[in-house]
Amino acid sequence: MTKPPMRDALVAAAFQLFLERGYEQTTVDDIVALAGVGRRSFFRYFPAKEDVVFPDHERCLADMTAHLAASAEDADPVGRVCDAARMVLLMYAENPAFSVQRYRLTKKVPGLRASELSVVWRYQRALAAYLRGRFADRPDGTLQADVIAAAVVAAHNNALRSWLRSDGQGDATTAVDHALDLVKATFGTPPTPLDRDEPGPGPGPGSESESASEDVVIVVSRRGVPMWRVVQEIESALTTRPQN
Amino acid sequence: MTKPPMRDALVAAAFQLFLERGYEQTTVDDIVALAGVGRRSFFRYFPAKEDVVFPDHERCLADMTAHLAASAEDADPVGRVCDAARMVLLMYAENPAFSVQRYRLTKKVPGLRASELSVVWRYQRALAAYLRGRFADRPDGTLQADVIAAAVVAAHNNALRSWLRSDGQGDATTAVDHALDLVKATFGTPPTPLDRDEPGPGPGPGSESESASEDVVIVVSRRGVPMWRVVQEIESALTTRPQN
DNA sequence: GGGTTCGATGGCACTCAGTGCGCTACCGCT
DNA sequence: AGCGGTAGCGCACTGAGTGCCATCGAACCC
Repeated sequence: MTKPPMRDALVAAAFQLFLERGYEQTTVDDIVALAGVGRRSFFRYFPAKEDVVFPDHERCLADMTAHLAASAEDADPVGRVCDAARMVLLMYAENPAFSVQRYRLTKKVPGLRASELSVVWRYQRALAAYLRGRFADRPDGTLQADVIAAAVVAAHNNALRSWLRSDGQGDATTAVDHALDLVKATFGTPPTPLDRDEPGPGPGPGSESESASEDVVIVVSRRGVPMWRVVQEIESALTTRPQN
Repeated sequence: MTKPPMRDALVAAAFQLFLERGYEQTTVDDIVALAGVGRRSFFRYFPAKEDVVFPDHERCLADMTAHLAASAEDADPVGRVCDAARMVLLMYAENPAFSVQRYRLTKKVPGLRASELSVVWRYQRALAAYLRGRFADRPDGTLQADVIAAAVVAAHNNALRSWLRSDGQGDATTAVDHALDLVKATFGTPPTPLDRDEPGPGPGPGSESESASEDVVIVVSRRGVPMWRVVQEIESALTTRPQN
């Protein structure tokens, strides 16, 4: 936690070799030889060779669960879950170069993709567990929780991957915010839908819409046309006429 | 394809030993000894030890992609994807006892859970790829495709797992249908929402098409009201009057 | 200071998954 | 019969992961 330079040395040596010769062409002996440590020490710090590729996901997962546990009962659950997903993005954005390298690795090596899936799955389960708690009273609570968690993770990953694919250029948060806004628009329900008119402090970087005037939007839609399409129409209606 | 009894013998021997001593306590040598075949033959039929646990997923995935490719341009994409998910359920329901055993195994052994994740991920990618093709013209097409695919898989798995948890008792399809209906109600859009009033031929075995009529929902809202607020009102308007 | 305990590390030796290669046996074909 | 292809088998090898013990250093106690 405080000072393990050995861990960092192993990660650095591993990535250097992975980029040079590829993941599967690099043995653990190669890594420890380059790092100048004993082979046994590698497995002291990483339970498996693949885990050296995701060095800080364990910490990030702990942060996320802590964040979810902290947001006990107050706000709208979907927003909280989206915030939790944003935390993961921040971890990626901390080291863009490293994240891009890792992305290229996981893209090529099937074994690493499986490892990444495991990690992502744990994030998704954490989100779903939180939502299950919040939706305990709803009729299809666990189903909704699982679906929303999956949607949040998928949206987050979609935006994250497109950012990684562009070599970490540009702002990652805007794309992720947009993706999560779409999810929030689909599933999101305000914390107290009836007793507040002001969005309150920090409703997230989502909706711009500061025009507090009484402009009226009328949406006409057939039944059976669900949210999605409706949301799109409303969005376009809101944005195509920026004035008046 | 036609008759490889060796494959089946290996699967049978493997599951017998897995249930007796557990997965990790069973070596490949044990399996091939019980099956009475050579060790090398095991890896001819299964690329890895874990793959013996999911013997027919490869075929099922092929069937699913074929089904998606067949439904070229006609029906609503979300319904098609839900049908594809139902195909997976059918594979599980073919052998309830086997599926339940496998579920218990994958629940206990982390390595097997990782393998299952890989398999599920491939299903999800197949669905997403199909949807991406269908949503190619939409603005956030790939994002919507990824999110919907994730939601479909999550809903399917939620229902499937609850069925497996109950030892395969009862009807699996009803629970899955209900879960997928929820997804369809959230994302599903009739094929052409604006230029057609009839849902068209074959809206899929899913929705019982509660109202093909031209029910109209009119939403009046102030500008500046955040999206979720609007969505919630529409939702309540859509659900509070189930008939007429 | 000397001994001691404890934690971190290194060094083996071992199991087992997975692979490459060569050999044999069987099956269909001409 | 001869012959090619294929399915199975045995063997040897690499490499990941583990258990066990020796070592070293730092704090700690008397």
